[in-house]
Amino acid sequence: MKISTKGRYGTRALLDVALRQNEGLVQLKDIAESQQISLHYLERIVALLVKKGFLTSTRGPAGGVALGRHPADIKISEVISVLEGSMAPVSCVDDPSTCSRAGFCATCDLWGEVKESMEGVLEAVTLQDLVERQQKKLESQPRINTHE
Amino acid sequence: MKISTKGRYGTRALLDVALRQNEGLVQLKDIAESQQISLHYLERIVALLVKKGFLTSTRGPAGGVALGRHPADIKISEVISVLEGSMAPVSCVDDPSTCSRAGFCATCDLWGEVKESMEGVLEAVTLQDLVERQQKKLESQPRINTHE
DNA sequence: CTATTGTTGACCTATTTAATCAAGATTATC
DNA sequence: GATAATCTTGATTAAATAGGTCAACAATAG
Ligand code: FES
Ligand code: FES
Repeated sequence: MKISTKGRYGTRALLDVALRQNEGLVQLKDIAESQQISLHYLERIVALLVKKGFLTSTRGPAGGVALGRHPADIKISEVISVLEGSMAPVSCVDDPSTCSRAGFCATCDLWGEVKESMEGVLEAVTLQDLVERQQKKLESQPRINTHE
Repeated sequence: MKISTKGRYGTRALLDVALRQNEGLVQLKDIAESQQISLHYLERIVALLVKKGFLTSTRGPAGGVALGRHPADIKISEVISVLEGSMAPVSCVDDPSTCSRAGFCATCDLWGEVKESMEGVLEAVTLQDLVERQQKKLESQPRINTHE
């Protein structure tokens, strides 16, 4: 029941960009450094986020990425959905036709409830919420900084 | 975010045994057949459940397994915990000391909430609940039977 | 004793994850 | 328009995990 690094790194990258919105374009190099992620791997992940419109990108010198939508309009559930796929713990939940037991399987009803519950949590939180939470954390621990 | 076959098969196996409680010992062979799981692989999974006391086993002719605890006393969260390990979507949630970002990482607080939410769902459901749900399902669809 | 049934450790294969690399496309700037 | 910085893309790969198999073994009813 783990979230892969794709989902984790991707979420952190988005948060990183959101926190630096006022600084203009953010370079992948800087995100990689502050988030301690391999640059090459981050490129791979960011490409997905760009394709789905969470980020916009600009090539060339002084290029970088920026948020493609307002952070209050980005639900974390959407991000995870793009990076991790469905949150269903078993495939029968999303597509009962793939399973011969569908329709009379009590366990999969339960897995469905688990999915709903996780989605509920992640739908209730936007990137803006994460930004605010992060800022609050940094306030109370002023020595530590996520970038630099 | 998938549950592996270990957790899924194990839960179904327990449910299968619970549904046949009155028939005495249940043989792995029969569980494997009715649940459509490879016998060898099921042995592997059942061994874990026996070790943790969810099942008791008897070897020899006419042997088999039986519930080791009353179904109303077996929370599904315990079963998943034994078969899948912690439900934490990232390891930092369970052991912040493994992560250099712990303490000032807003994303992992969120992953913690996801974990709590999943645990909440699975703690509220016992094997007995699953038995009742399953029986209800079989009632309304009398043609289909999970065993035989 | 013997047939039946669960136990265990070793082994294997396919898939997924996590990453790396290199060539390429775009663009600001001089 | 040459150059260097930056994102893009496809190929490749190493490591981990999932999923399963096998064979030898231990216990026990009859
Ligand atoms: S195992 Fe597929 S519906 Fe339950
Ligand atoms: S990444 Fe480890 S605490 Fe957030």
